Amino acid sequence: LDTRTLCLGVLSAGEASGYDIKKCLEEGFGAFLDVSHASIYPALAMLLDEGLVSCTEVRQSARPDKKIYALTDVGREALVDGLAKSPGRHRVRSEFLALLIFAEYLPPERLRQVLDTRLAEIDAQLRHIASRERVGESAGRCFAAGFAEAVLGASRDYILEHRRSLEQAAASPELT
Amino acid sequence: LDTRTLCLGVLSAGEASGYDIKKCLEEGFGAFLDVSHASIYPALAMLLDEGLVSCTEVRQSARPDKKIYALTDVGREALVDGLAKSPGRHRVRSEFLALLIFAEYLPPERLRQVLDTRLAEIDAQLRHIASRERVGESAGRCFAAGFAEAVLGASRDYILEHRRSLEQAAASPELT
DNA sequence: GGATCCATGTAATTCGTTACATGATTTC
DNA sequence: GAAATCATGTAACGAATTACATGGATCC
Repeated sequence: LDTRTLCLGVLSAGEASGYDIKKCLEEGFGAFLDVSHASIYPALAMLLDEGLVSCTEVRQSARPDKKIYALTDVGREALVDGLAKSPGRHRVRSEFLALLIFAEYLPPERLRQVLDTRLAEIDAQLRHIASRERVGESAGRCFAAGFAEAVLGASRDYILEHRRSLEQAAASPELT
Repeated sequence: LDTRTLCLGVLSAGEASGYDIKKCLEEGFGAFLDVSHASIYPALAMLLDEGLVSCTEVRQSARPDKKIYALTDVGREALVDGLAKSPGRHRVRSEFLALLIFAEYLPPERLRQVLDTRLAEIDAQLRHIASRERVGESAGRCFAAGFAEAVLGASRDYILEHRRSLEQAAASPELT
């Protein structure tokens, strides 16, 4: 599932600007799909080129001008096609967990900071999800939001429950 | 946390070949750290070049020869250094979840297959973790293994509990 | 005055994966 | 007979991030 298909997917729920697409993904599913604007804008340009989306430029005073994109019929077909081809992999690269595996080599204060930072991120994402409107959302979006909540919640709970013993062990490495 | 530091980390627990390192990461923490052998071997060559690891070639009959790497003192310092510099990010790119967000555009059988595949992966990873020896493992490794168990378990439970309603909604898209 | 939000884009670089390449041994 | 395990490496390719670039409006 490349960035192009992801954009088509967001647009399938209604027209949006590149900026909107980024926000949508970030706030709704940021815990599982991280896309930077530097990949979205070129992707949209390509899609426009291929006729998979249409574009309307909107001039704004007191705000930068923007481009509103909308899915075309061909684009909708391409979305179905792109989804069909995706292997559906779930890949994670957690430097966070890697740091914890080697916690014994981290200064205690750094360990604390790593855990606190991660907890703050999790809470931010949970807040985003909780604040979203569920009314009128597709079954897929609800499922995904619930999934994110479940997984993030489990991470947070585990960290809160076990950080103490980890920090104690890390503070006295000679006892290992 | 690049592949090089990851190799140093694995070697901090004892000497190993490139093949061993791959297995160790895959079986122990495959759910959170996915590294292909194509990045491990060049990384080890670099580390050897820089004197961060030492290498002993072992000739085997009935098996391909192998190279056993061990951490040097300089290497251990580099590990601590590498860990200190890591931002500790936890990044996920889940095409699996993306597919589910757009489940309404997937054929029902494909949806079923995506869910089944993911469940099978989760179970395989849980089995790996459960079958590992915990005796003598560092606090960090135990914490990480427990974290993986908690998160994978939560994923599995959520999918099992909610797949039915998702599949029903996807089967009758006109009712959305 | 400084940070954040809005809004779009490009260029360079880093990084990793896929595929290529080989091959004996054991297990089903 | 087919598939998996052990074991190491290279090359080409693709994809994404980081940093560069700009700039008014609003909030604290």
